Amino acid sequence: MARPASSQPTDVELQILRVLWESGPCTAREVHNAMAADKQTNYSTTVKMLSVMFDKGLVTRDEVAYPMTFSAAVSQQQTQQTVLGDVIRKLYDGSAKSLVMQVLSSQESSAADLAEIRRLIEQLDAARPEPPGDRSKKRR
Amino acid sequence: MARPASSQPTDVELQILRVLWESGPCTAREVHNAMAADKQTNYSTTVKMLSVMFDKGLVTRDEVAYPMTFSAAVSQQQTQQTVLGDVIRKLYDGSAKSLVMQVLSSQESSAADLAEIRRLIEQLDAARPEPPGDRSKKRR
DNA sequence: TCATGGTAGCGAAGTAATTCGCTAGTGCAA
DNA sequence: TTGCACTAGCGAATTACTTCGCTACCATGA
Repeated sequence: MARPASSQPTDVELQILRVLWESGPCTAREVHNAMAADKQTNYSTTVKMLSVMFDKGLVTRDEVAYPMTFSAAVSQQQTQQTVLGDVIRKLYDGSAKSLVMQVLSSQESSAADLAEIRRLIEQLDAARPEPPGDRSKKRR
Repeated sequence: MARPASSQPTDVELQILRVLWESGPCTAREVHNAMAADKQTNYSTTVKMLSVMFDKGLVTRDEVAYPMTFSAAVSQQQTQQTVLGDVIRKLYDGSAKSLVMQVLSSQESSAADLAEIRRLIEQLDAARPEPPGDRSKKRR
């Protein structure tokens, strides 16, 4: 009768990870100060969260240094990937395409952004290596 | 010393919403059966969740019908939008472009998908009302 | 040395989310 | 009418998450 632990970092954890991703190894104090702008919690809370995240394997510690420094144990890209994959599965029925189309339609992007995305697509198209078992009958 | 309520539907809530989005108005029993495949929880749990969601305003009830039927009070698109907006803000520094580029690069999309996306971009490009020299396009 | 100020750790408190058991109510069939 | 099966509701139990107070520890300057 309970709740399973979230497979993804929580909001507060994400906030801390963002600091570490951006700034690299930080002391608890530095992390706390970096978040002070958006969040007004006690320093103890930051320390505790870092401890919890260490137990979860989300951050590593350099215990030799004094004060101790913390680093992200998960990469930003990896985290983005898993979180987004989750969203796609849970809200877009597993279709990355649906998600992309909706983002492009709703969040208006600048012409430069669209051009860049278009370039990427062309690049992917060009690099497409004709997968085996491809149902679509394509002449090469 | 607590946690603020999540602004987004939780996983379980999302699961229920998906059933309602797909099937339209449902009795608690129908919702429960629809989820039985992925989830093995007691019928009571489903009823309780529907009650909680009703209190939160996530679903509406037709109390005249017997058994009562439930409908989603939030649209799928709206929910996708807010959840994704959250992800973009929290993980992509507010840049929808970054997100799109990463999805396209990582989740491999089929050639057909890419083509469709490309068509959409061209369409958006064409409809664009000429913003001269507008480089900054930061979403909030 | 030792007083001071910051750092690390621990456990308690409090909210949210999820699960279920139990009770009461409802409608149908015998 | 009565019994049966199902529906609706409630509150308790349990876990996760977040916050903070208190204590002990460390390093440095006086």
